[in-house]
Amino acid sequence: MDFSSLLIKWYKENKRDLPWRNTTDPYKIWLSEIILQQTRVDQGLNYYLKFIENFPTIIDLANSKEEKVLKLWQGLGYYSRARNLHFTAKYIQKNYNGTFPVNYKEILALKGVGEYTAAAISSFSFNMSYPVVDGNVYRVLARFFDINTPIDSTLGKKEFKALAEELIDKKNPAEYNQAIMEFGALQCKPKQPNCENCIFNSKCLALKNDNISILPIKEKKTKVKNRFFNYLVFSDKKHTLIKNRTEKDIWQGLFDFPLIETVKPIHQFEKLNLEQYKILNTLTDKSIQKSIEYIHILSHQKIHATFWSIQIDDISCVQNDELKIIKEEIVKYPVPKLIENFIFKK
DNA sequence: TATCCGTGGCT
DNA sequence: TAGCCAAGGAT
Repeated sequence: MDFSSLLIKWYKENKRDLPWRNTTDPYKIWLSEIILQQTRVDQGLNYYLKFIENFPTIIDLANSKEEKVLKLWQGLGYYSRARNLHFTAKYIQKNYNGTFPVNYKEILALKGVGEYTAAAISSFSFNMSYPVVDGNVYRVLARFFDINTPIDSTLGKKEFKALAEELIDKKNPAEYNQAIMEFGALQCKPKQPNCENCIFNSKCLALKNDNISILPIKEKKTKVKNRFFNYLVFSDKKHTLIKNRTEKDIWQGLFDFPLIETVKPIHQFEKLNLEQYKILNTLTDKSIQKSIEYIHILSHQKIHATFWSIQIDDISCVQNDELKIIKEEIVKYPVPKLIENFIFKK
């Protein structure tokens, strides 16, 4: 048997039962693919179920408020996925009368949908022959063919895409695409792949040449930048102040507290530059409490966050463009994991 | 083209 | 344990 036949045979015997595999509804396929971008099945599964429950159809999603979509997305990360998801639902409602486009080029043109996701939707929903090339596919092909071209180089992307187009089973593209990704996720894993018991262990060139552990090759390493966040958690008896993050920065569209970012850690409250909160200095009855330092790791940033809790009589006197809310109602707003951790003292 | 954009699990 | 990496896409 050839590569794709063996793969599909393996898939039939080993595949997981996942909810988006029991449908060809392009809305559900699209939703699952957006959720699963750079995200493990275990992490995304419950979000998928929540979304389907809250938004059974693309029209339900289109008619929702973005804030509700972000709230349901809270904790999943890469929040532009949620914003683009909502935007695209509205776009399809308006331009396609709520019916998902069936043409590859039109699918690819949707916001938040790149080559991988367009191929996934086209094949899984419409059984069109477009090969998916995701992290799993790069790994499986790099190892089976012992290819050391960096997968994050222009040449590498071109090579692997061409190879994927040769290998896809044109009679059965949907199942082939599922199979190669599932094989990468369960069998040909990044660390400790199960080569001892593998359908390809007599044909895999990287195994033969002892290159399994170094493939696939990536050339770019992301460098992590340190940032120091000083959150001002104002509160009176009932209220606190929160802010919507509208800047081009992390967590766009989510809410957090008034923030003073510094280039190094601040240890004393007096050292903070409280320009827009000058009135604080005139208040005699304020109490200030400093939190521990929260370390929050993102893919490309290391956030050092200190929360300064400032208790005053009437919160309105320090309010500028912040949103004044009942303390307990902060749980209704979409917030980053860091803020959630602080609220629940994790 | 290189960089930005989250979170959590794994070794 | 510090780094790697996961069903990527936008700019």
